[in-house]
Amino acid sequence: MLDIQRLREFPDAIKQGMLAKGEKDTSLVDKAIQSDETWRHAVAELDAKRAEANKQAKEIGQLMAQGKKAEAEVIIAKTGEAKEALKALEEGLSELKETRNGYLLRIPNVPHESVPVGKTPEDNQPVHHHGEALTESWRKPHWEIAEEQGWIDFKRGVKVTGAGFPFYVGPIARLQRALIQYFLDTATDAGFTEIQPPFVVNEDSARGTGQIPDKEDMMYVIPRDEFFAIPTAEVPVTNFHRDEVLSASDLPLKYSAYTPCWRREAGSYGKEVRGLNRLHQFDKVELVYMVPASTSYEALEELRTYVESLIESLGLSYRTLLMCTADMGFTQSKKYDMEVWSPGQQRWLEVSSCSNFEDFQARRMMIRAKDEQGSIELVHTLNGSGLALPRIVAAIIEQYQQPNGQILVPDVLQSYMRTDSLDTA
RNA sequence: GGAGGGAUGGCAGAGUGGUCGAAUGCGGCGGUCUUGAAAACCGUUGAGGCGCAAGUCUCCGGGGGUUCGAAUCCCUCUCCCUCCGCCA
Repeated sequence: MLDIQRLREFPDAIKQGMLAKGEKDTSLVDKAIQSDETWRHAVAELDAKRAEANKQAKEIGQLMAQGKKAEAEVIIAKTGEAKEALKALEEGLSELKETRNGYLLRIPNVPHESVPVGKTPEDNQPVHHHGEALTESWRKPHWEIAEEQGWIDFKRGVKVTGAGFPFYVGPIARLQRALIQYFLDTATDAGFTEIQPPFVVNEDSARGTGQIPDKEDMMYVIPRDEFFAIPTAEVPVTNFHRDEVLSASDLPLKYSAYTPCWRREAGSYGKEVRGLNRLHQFDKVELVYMVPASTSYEALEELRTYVESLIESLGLSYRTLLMCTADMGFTQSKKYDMEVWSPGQQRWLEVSSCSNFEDFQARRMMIRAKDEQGSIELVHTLNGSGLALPRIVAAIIEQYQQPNGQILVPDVLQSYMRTDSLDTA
């Protein structure tokens, strides 16, 4: 949610940002400003009426205390109509506020000035390349290898749960565990505090990070207990500090968390979802920052650099893209995507997305920080994957496969895997 | 799942219909004293909305109700504690 003050002061800049993100209807801005104006007038009116009613009630109280009951009765007799007027005003007010917030919640975050304006994924800017995009024709896609070896069982996954819920068996199960451990250990060394969050959240939390009302179709719902299966650890971890006033001296807060992630991925099909490309359940280590507003873009670069060095440490070829306005989500003001090379598919696979949300999430969740002077300010939140497992596994299988069919284990994982080759794991 | 008890400011803890946004203690901040610190003493100390301001409104777990007036009474939900049941 954006600051209404900002809408009032710079409506055109907000509209421009919306258009750049590909939204067509900028009238939301005017509607929000108008409904806010109406709401504010109503607040003033109601407050004045309430002040009057409070004054009368106080008078009555004083008279009663002095035993002047008859005089009190005279005033009480006059309060009836004011009471009804108050009730009507109150009802009107809550309606007005809902309308106002309804508009406000549907206005996306505004892209940062450093974000390239664009319309399609081709407009994303490559900002970093590492390693060679292997093209040898003998390299097979990961699903062929994994199925041949019995390492990933998609069929039984379908039987037991459904498409997109594979079983990992033997070496790949172990590889995933090794990756999780490696990612968490590395994050700890880099100063992140590891937390294990709940894997389901309530409605308030889903609303806090913006899954509701914008993206509710992405989540699995547990209706009987009104829980949502988390689509990313971002949801519980960012909500960790919802409705809190933090101490500014504790910032920046840096958290790492491993969780499974559940996504319905309604509407996905074809080669996009082949193998490990897109699953309904996958594992991820997520990194979350809460920082003072003045330092969030430095923090974004720090996060980006960290994730890049993490991918590099696995010896994988990848690239970093600065996402253009159209390819950013609703809540981000700036976003980098990291994509590893899949030689078996000859395409790039997104494995991390590092974003600055500025105060967009923090305002909705009321996460603030108080400095030594006592002034309170919304924090800026950022997050990034460090990293998402399935596509990393796919890239390892495909990039580390040898002409003889053997799959080597990246150096940094060998101690966790207790071997240097998947075949012998 | 069943029975009972509870939820008040950063923390502890009073307050059971009327000058209560809320005693008191601790903590925090400022000061006096001190070479400095501690102790002692004095003062100060919640959040949010509207408003240029004066000011005003809202908030005592959440929501709803009774009343001229609610922290206080009623309903409901959530959470916590004790006991029983179940259980990795």
